[in-house]
Amino acid sequence: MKKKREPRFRILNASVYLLARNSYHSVGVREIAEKANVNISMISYYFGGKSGIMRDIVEAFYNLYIKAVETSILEEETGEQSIRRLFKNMVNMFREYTDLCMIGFGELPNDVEEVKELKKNKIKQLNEVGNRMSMKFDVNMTDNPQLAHIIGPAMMSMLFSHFAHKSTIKQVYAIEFDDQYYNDYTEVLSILFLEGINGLKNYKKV
Amino acid sequence: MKKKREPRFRILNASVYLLARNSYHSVGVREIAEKANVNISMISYYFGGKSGIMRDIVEAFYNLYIKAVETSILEEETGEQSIRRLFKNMVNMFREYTDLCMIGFGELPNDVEEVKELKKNKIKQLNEVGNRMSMKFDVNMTDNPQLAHIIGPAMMSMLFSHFAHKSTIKQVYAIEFDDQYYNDYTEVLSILFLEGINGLKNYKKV
Amino acid sequence: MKKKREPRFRILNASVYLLARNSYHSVGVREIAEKANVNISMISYYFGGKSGIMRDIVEAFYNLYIKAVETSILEEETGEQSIRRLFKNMVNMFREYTDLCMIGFGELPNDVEEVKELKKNKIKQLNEVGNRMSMKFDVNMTDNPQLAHIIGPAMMSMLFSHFAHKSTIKQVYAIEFDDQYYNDYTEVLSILFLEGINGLKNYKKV
Amino acid sequence: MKKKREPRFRILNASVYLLARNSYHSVGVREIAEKANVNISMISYYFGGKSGIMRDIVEAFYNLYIKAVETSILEEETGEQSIRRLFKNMVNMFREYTDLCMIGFGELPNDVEEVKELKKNKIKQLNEVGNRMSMKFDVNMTDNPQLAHIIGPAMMSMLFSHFAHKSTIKQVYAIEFDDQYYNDYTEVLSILFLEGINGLKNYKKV
DNA sequence: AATGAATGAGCATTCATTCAT
DNA sequence: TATGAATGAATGCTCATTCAT
Repeated sequence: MKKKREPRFRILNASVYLLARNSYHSVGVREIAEKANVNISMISYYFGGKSGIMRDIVEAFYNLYIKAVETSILEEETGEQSIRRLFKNMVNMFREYTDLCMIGFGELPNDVEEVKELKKNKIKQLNEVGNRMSMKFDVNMTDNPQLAHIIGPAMMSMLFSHFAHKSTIKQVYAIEFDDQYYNDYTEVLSILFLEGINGLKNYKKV
Repeated sequence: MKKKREPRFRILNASVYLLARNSYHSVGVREIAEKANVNISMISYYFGGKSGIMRDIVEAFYNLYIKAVETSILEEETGEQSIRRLFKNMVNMFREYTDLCMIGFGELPNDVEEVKELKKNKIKQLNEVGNRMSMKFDVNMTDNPQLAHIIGPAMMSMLFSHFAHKSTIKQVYAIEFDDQYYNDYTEVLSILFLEGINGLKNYKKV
Repeated sequence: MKKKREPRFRILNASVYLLARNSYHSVGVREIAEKANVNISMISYYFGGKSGIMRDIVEAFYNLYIKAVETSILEEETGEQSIRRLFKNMVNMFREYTDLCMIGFGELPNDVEEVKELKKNKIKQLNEVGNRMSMKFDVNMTDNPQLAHIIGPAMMSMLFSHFAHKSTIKQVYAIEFDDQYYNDYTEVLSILFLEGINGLKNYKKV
Repeated sequence: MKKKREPRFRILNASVYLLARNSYHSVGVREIAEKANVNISMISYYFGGKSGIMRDIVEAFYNLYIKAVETSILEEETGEQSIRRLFKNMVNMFREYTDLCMIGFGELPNDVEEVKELKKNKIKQLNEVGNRMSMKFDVNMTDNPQLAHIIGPAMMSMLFSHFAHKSTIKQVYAIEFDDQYYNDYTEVLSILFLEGINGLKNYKKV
């Protein structure tokens, strides 16, 4: 096992771990370099500076995110099927890349100046994919266009809420967060959301 | 006669504004002092240090939050009535104190060491009130105790999602966020959630 | 018992206590004010600033010091008698005003800019008195004028050394520092010094 | 090619110069850095903070001090020979490292919190060596154990007094402080002390 | 005579980054 | 590639002092 391979990778790994737990500005390059077992100046060398790490992380996060949504939509499937697949994909992504998602969902839009633009572009992409998903539902969005931007974020926030509060929840309840739990989790939220959406079918602006 | 509008108050105001848009560690005391039109040393004078500001903010946020939940529960009302009242209260709170809530919901649990303990205590309080609310519903929580800690955070995150993404949404859609909009918003999410919850009544762990 | 009497006095008292144990620049006006149970701004009010306290202290110290030397010299007495009286006076002064003397002997000559001049003047006065004392001895100072400025400081430093190291000594030895001890102390140093001086009578520069 | 004369060394040098003339808390890191021609942050880099400089200085001082005493004691020599050698060693040390000794002798025991412990330990070491020296004399220390801790500090203070008051003395007398002067100085104090000690041989507590 | 809020300069320290090697 | 010394700006905080009351 060589220690010396892939310092770039080690920096990213360490950064994801640290930035998931602390805000960008509270994590120093020294801390990252130390955790990554790498010389400080390697960060500038590989990423052109601290914000370069964030750029890579944000990019990676949104690529995953967009792909998770995109691969949920199959032409021939119903809205419910798509939503169920989406929820499954999202939960898998949250589980496998919890730290990365913590950063992606948690970071304030303007906190890292150098990444603002990238973030905006990625969100635009995401939006387009999201719209294709929403068209699967015959909820009356023509009369109520706002439903899209209410429901979309609501859904994602809902799905992620557990992971955001995981450490807190763990302190209160004594629960094993295993496959069984997350199957349950996915199922409960799927029902909650699909039944909810269903109730909105005939919604008319008051 | 100098302008005498309570520097302490001005510091808090400026801090809430700034901290809602940037993370704690990216906002400096100089920035706060400047925005508050106050001498830097007043921050230590009134708050004992930068973290003292955060302490007051976190305290204020949770007091509002807890009160909003508490006042939603009326003995004689049904679960649905309570939820509708809660959603109304929460949306009102989010609208009136958007910045404060951005901080309260957004701040990472460990980012400000000195406030961790306070946060934990407040969340404990909140949990107790939340439990009283959840008992209004005849969803089968005995067989599925996890429903409580899935649905609770999910609901709150859902409700707040709009405010978290408001600035982003505004850039995409051209919408007036007025009373009308938020009545709608509250109604849509109430339906979504209540219908969703309803669908879970007969949920059995797989 | 009125708390309010003599804030000026209380400030001085607190300052002497604190400045004997810590250097001028490490003791803050807040600390002094607190210990003196006095409002901070009283320090400027009564002393015109922090350095004003030092000025009073230095003045008081040298007045005591000079007087102690002056009153040791009696026309009709021999050198030995004068030295014995001087040692007694000095030890009494050190005992009664240990803190004040710690400041007076310990403070670096340039540490408090505003008091440098005063200090210099007082030392000049002291020197003159010292010279009158040294003339009582028939040590050959004509051939060896340097003896005066070697022996003078040596004597005083010797006398004070115990008080400077008192706290340290106390930690090592378990000794009661009472009247008996200081009678002894005075006697030992008197012998040491007088016998020593005696040995120098026939000293010739090599 | 920049000037590369070991910033660490330059910092120490500048610090010794400044701290010999002003108290620890009145000398700022900016002042030190400027005099050392070094960037401010180098102080933390090399010494871990301002107090780290003091730590090194105190350590260096006591090592010199202890060595000077230790090397004065030769098994086969008499007490007088040892004292004469000690005085010579001490005066040499004072001359060569006047600033360092000013700090070592002048600094209040508690002024730099972070160095208190180190100081205490070094003094303990010194004490042990000092005891070995004092055993060379047949002064009646059994009946008068206090003689040790009276005479020890008295001797050292006496020896150092000239250096402590050097700048003051220079203003009063017009003297060249050359080798000749210090040979004289050492001789005078050796006589003063040895004759003094001699007079104490038959001393009995009163 | 006394208060305590307010000031602005100064403190030691840490930051991300760059440089010569 | 990789190092670690070095930089200069920025950090949060504390200082002695002043001012209106």
